[in-house]
Amino acid sequence: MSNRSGPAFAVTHKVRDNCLCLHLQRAARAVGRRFDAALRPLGLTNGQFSLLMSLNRPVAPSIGSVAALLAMDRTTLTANLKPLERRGLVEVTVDAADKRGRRLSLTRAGQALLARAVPVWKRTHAAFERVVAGSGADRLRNDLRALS
Amino acid sequence: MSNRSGPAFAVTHKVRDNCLCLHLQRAARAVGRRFDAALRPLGLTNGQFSLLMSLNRPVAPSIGSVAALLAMDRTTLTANLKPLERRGLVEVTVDAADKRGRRLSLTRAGQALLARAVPVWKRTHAAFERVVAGSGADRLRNDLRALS
DNA sequence: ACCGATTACGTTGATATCAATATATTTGGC
DNA sequence: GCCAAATATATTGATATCAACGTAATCGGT
Repeated sequence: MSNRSGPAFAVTHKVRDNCLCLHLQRAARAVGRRFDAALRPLGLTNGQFSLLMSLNRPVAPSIGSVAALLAMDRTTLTANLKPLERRGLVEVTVDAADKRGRRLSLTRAGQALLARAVPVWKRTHAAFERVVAGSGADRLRNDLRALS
Repeated sequence: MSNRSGPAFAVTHKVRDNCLCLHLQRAARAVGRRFDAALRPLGLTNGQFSLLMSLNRPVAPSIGSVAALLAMDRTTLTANLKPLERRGLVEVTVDAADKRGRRLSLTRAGQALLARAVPVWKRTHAAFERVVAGSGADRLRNDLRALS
């Protein structure tokens, strides 16, 4: 006799097939890996690309606002900035008007690298758009935004 | 004069609004955090819950097959097993028929903890199902599966 | 039975992620 | 102006993630 104390296998199948969290993590990993591979010649990961892109704006944003934009913990963003700072792609300066705050900006090198990454993004992204074209990429984006 | 060398701001907006990779990472982080918070009383993360759930089956699977199921790097799974092994929730044994392989199985403690986590999952998951109810959770799952 | 190719996995190093905690600064009530 | 509360960020510790590299076992052709 088996003497099991776990949930019934039927419950497990239900969870595995329906869990939105698992489906999200799986897709995020898989898509992230593909972008990582495409961006590797530039020495960027998908997360670094998104972060640099979110800093490409006329007014240098704060850490908290970028963290909220990326739906990421503030302390994660602080950590993610470190390698980009070391490579001279990003600059972190104290906000003159509020010395608690930091202002995040791209260096010229960061801007140049980001510009080189854009065509890579376009090619890679187009492939994924095609994958969900039948169901509607806009609806998918709306769902993902609603979950964030 | 600004002397910028980065992509035009219009390009950045286009990428930020449309990038499926970014949308996926954002949603995966946000939803993962919510599940982590719900499962915290049990000492589990969303990833550990999904991993334990994928091991709840009659025949102990190999590392490679579970990694493929979770769309996760094989070496990541090896790392993720470590804390669960230390806590006595999972057992890793050498496959007798092929000594390269490993067989992953839940201990009784792992089964019991997983059973306690199921109602937590049900409550938390129901909330997210409602978020995407209008657009259709099944279609979302299908899209996410297609991207994996 | 031998040996090269393949398969399954482990290890290392770098980055990513978040909770808990700590520090510095600003704000608001008095 | 003073001080408690709120705000913005940094640090630490644990886990998560993957590429690159390395090792052991199996398989297949001869």
